[in-house]
Amino acid sequence: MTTLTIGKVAQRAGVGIETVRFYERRGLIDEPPRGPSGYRHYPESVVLRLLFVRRAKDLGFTLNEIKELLSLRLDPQTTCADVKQRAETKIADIEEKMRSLRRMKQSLVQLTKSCSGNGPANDCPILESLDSLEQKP
Amino acid sequence: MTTLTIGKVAQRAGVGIETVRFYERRGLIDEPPRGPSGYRHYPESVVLRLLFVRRAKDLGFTLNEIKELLSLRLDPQTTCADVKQRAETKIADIEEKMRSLRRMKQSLVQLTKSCSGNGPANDCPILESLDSLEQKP
DNA sequence: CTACCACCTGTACCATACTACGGAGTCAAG
DNA sequence: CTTGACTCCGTAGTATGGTACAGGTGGTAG
Repeated sequence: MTTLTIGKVAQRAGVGIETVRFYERRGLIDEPPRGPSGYRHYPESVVLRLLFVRRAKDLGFTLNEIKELLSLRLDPQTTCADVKQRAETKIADIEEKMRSLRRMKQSLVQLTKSCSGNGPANDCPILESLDSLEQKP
Repeated sequence: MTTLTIGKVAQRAGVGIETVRFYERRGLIDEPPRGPSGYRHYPESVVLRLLFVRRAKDLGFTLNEIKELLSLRLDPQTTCADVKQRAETKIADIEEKMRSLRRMKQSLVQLTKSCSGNGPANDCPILESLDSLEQKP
């Protein structure tokens, strides 16, 4: 069975070497066996694991959440519904963030509409609004 | 002219004392004059400044951006259009974040649809997809 | 006059996700 | 056998926006 050095693993997974070690410390990948020199010898499967992490990260999961996701897989007690629950919670998180951004944007759009773009900055209605806004947008 | 201690300022602006000092270090508020004891003596206006910072933060500006916004006001060269430009850039940032979140959400929704919620976690289509997704959502 | 609270400085710490660096040991090619 | 690339470990730094001490002084109410 072939094993990979940390450099090969990092290259194949498209991450940095330091990142691989960092993920090991964070418990996202298993500590691999070492050769007599202390070099890490990885099975091929660690590349898949790293790709899993990258994809989950792209979906907005934090490293801690990804760790949980990975441990769900190992626990025979865990059901598919548990996993689905995580995904749904994450969807709700994302929706909340989007609502927040939408509110910010609406306020900013209002402010830019109020500003003709002429005149000196100290008369700018945008800055004036920031001085006197009462309620949260 | 009345002055305020840091505690009063923090209380009126609805932030922590440490936050006021932190903003001073970050250059968001001026270093106030000190009494013989070394106590900070703030003018009332600093409360307005802190409220400005809070509102701008609510609109999604970072502390560095807020610092720039504040300095724009002081520079007589700056025009209203410069301020408007900042706001528009921030709107574009927000829109980009929203697009990113929308993509994440769509992928997650797809995944949850593929999962019936029955069965053990190691057969979960969500986890399987994370193992084998090829393209970014 | 003595509590007791507010304030001072500086430093360290929280979470998040890495990235960089120094100094030493290892492996493979030429 | 030497050279250069690779790896090891531990620590520290990046950015973001604060929060939490410790240890010491100031101000004021009773």
